[in-house]
Amino acid sequence: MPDAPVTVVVADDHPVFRAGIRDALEKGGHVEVVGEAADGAEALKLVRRLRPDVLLLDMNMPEMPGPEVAQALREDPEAPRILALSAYNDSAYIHGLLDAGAAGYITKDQHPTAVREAVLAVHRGEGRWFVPIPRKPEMLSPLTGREHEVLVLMARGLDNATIGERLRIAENTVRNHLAAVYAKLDVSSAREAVAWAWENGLAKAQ
Amino acid sequence: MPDAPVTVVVADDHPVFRAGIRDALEKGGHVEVVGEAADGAEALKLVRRLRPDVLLLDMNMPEMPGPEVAQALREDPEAPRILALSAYNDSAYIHGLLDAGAAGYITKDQHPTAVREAVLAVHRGEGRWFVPIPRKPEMLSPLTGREHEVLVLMARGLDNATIGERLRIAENTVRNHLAAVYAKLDVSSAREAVAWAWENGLAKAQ
DNA sequence: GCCGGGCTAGTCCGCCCGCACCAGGGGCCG
DNA sequence: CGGCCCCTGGTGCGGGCGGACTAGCCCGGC
Repeated sequence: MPDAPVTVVVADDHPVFRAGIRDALEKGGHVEVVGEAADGAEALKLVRRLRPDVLLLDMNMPEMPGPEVAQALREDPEAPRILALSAYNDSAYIHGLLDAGAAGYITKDQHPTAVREAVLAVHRGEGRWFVPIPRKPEMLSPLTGREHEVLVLMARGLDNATIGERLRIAENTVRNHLAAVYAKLDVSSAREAVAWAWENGLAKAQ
Repeated sequence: MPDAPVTVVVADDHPVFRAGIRDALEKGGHVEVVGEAADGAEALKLVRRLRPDVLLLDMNMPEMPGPEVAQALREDPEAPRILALSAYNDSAYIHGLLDAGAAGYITKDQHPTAVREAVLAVHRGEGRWFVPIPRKPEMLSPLTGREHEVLVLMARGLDNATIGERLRIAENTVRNHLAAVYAKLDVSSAREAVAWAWENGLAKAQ
C-alpha cells in the first residue's frame, strides 16, 4: 500500500483516553489522528472542517451525546464512517446507534490493537463491526428504537419537553412513547422507569 | 533529586485509558507505572505484591468498584496512598471516598499533566482533591440520614405515599425531605434525583 | 392490494408532586 | 439558657405527568 493514511477524528471527553487512543491508532502506521474533540458539538465542527475518513465517537459525552452526533451527520453525504465507542456493552443501545448511522460499535474495554483494527475495518467499509456482544437471549429490550431513545434521555433526568426538543418531536409524542415504554416494562411512573433503565444498563455512569 | 521514581499501580477497566495514563505519568520522569489492573480484585492483589507508592484507582470497575478497594486497604499499614479517579464530579461521592481512605480525588476529564501532578502531590502527602468541587463548598455536607433513606427508596421507583408507609412518616414529611434533597443535589425533578442516586451508587444493582 | 406496526400529533381528565411557607418537639453545644 | 439543626406534620397552589383515547402517515410483509 502506497497509502495515504486513514484520517481519524477522536471524540471523547477524557483527555487521557484520547491520548491513549491516538497512541494506539498511530503506533501501527496507516492511521493518522487529525483531530480531537471533547464533546459532541466540537466533534461536529471538527468533522465538517477536517473531513476525516473515520469518526471515533464516544457515546457518553456532556452537552451532546454520541447518538445525537451520529444523527446530525446522518444526511451529510460527506460524513465520515462512524465507529461508536462506549464504556458499556448494551445490546439495546447498539440498535439505536446503528439506526442513527454508526458503521460499527466497540467497547472501551477492548485492547488498543482491537480498537485500531476496528477503525481500519470500518474504513474499509466492512460495516457493522461488532465487539463480541454478550447477547443474553434476544428478549433484553422489547422496546422499539424510539422508545429506547426516549427512555435513555429520561433516565438522565430530562423532562418530557426537553426530551422532545432533543429528539425534535412534540412533547405529546414523547408522552406516547413513554406510555408504550411503561406498558412494556410494566411500570407506572417515571421513577420506576428510570430505575429500570439503570438496573438494565440503558443508562450507565461514565 | 537523585530520585527513586514514584511507583504507581493503575487500576482501570479500560486498556486504552490505562495506556494513556501510563504515558502521561511516565513522560515527565520521576514516575514509574509498575503495574496495571483491570478490576478491583486484581488491583488489590497487585498492590499487595508490588507495594507501590500510589494507587491510581478508578471508581467504576466491574466486579469490585473502587470504594470497596479503598475500604479493603484501609487497615493495611503498608497500603499505598490512593488517588481516586472518576468520570464524574460529585461532592457526596467524594466524601465517601475520602472517608474510605482515599488521599485524593480527580476526574477523568482533567488534562494528563494534571493527573500526573495529582499523583505527585498525593505522594508528597499533599492534598485531598484536585478538581474544582462542584457547587458551593459548604454543599460538601451530604444528605442527612433521613434524606438519604428517602432518596434511596425513591431511586427504587417508589412514590411518595409508599415511601411514607415504608418509613412510617406522613407523605408530607417525605415531600419535605425530598425538597431538601433536591436543594442539596441541585436538581428539580424526581427523574434527576433518581439518576443521581444511581450514578452515585446510592441505589445498587448491576 | 391489504394489513400490521412504528412514528407522529393532538385532546381531555385527574392526580401526583414540586414549591413555598409555617410550626412544634427533641437533641446538641457554646 | 438560647441557638441551631434535624425530624416531623400541615396547607394551598400550580404545573408536570400518566391514562385513555383518536388519527394520519409511512413502511414492510402476507
